[in-house]
Amino acid sequence: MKDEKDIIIENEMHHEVSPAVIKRLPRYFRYLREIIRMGKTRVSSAELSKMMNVTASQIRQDLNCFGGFGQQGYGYNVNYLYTKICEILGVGCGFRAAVIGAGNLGTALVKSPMFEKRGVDVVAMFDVAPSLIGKKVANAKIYSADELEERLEEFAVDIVILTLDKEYTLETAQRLAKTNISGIWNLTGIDLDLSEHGIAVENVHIGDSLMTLCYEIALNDKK
Amino acid sequence: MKDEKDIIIENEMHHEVSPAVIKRLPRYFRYLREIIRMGKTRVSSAELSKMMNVTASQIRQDLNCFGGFGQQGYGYNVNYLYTKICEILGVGCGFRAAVIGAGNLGTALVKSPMFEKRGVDVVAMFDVAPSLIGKKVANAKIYSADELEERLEEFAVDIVILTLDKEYTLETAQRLAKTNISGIWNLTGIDLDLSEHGIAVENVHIGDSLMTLCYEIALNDKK
DNA sequence: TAGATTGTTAATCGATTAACAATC
DNA sequence: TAGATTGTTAATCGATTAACAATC
Repeated sequence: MKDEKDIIIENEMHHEVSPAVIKRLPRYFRYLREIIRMGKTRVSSAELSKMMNVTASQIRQDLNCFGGFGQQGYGYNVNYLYTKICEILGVGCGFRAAVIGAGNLGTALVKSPMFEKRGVDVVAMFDVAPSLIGKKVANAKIYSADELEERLEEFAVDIVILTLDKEYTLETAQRLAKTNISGIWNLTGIDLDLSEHGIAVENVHIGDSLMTLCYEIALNDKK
Repeated sequence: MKDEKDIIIENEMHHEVSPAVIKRLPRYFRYLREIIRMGKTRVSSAELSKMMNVTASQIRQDLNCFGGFGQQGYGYNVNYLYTKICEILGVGCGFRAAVIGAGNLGTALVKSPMFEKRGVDVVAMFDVAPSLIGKKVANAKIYSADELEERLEEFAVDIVILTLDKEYTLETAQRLAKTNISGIWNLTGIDLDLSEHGIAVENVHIGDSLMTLCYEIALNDKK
């Protein structure tokens, strides 16, 4: 039989981590990599706070959402902390990705070190242009979009990355809804919601940050 | 001589708009375009809230940071509201942009309708590869990076977009710090801060949203 | 042990939502 | 006028910061 303490501990294990904290995790990931690259093995919340330009309090609060990764009087072991952050973010889950749309954007992403850094393996690309089919970008071969469903199955793809023209977003999403993929990284600019199909979607609006820049500039000009 | 009421009003005109609101503005911009495209001329905060999946209260609060754009009993005139949002975001300021790095990413962006939609004019590109110099992408001619400073001056560039390899980010930033540009849209992944030089910077970390997607997927897998 | 720094609680701050009077 | 919907104030909620006891 459980006593009250057990129940409290159990609840704490399952408590939802706030979106604000989750959105900061990739930033910790980036800075920890940098600290490792610098050869540091130990870091305190005070040091990290100075580097990242946030409060030490916030860092300790954030990290404690997932467990006590530090040690009083010492700080945080950089490698251990990095390992933990990686675990939380699914780096090392060996996620397999496929890119739909082998245009400039898709090609740029696949050629970049972005995926490798995050432990994501790009196993295939898809396009409709006959001139592209059969070619390779980095390690990923380009297949005809006609073969989408069977190839996603064949390669056991977890994540689909959408870099095609926005007008094909919805029909592609409908096809993807029926597949076994776990998530979509959607760069088309057309918002998708496939939560009903158990597929996580991240809708990226890269232009939004260009607009906030324009806002800042316009504001500075006014002053 | 000013009485107290004047002072209050004046302060209200200048009160800082919260970052949370500013980050939502581009989203209003996108949805209003969509509503215009649909041919609607009038929209209430209730309708808009349903479309955007936020509360009507938030919409009214957000818009009121910038002035009373609506009318009681009627709602908002879509075209007027869109015009106002555009004004706030500097669309129509006729900002002139140049892209440094004519690789796949830079090319993808310049070919996309992103800039035109936001009233930003891409007037030039820069690269170090001799094979690219002199070519054109959309309306933008590619110049040698050696000519950076004089060309930015010549074209009266407001915004520089960085799509070059991260290892050249810092040296490029140092050169840009001495120019007359107003802002940098930085897609290199290396954070910049040129506030001391009066240059607004928007550092984009596109990979961060891929990581939050991986977090969600890893979370779903655990459940 | 003494010093340092975490983990955690409590206080503050800011952002969101609810409610309603103003008004078109 | 009556109905609708804003603009705005007040209440709630969540996130950040400060403080300090726990502990390495």
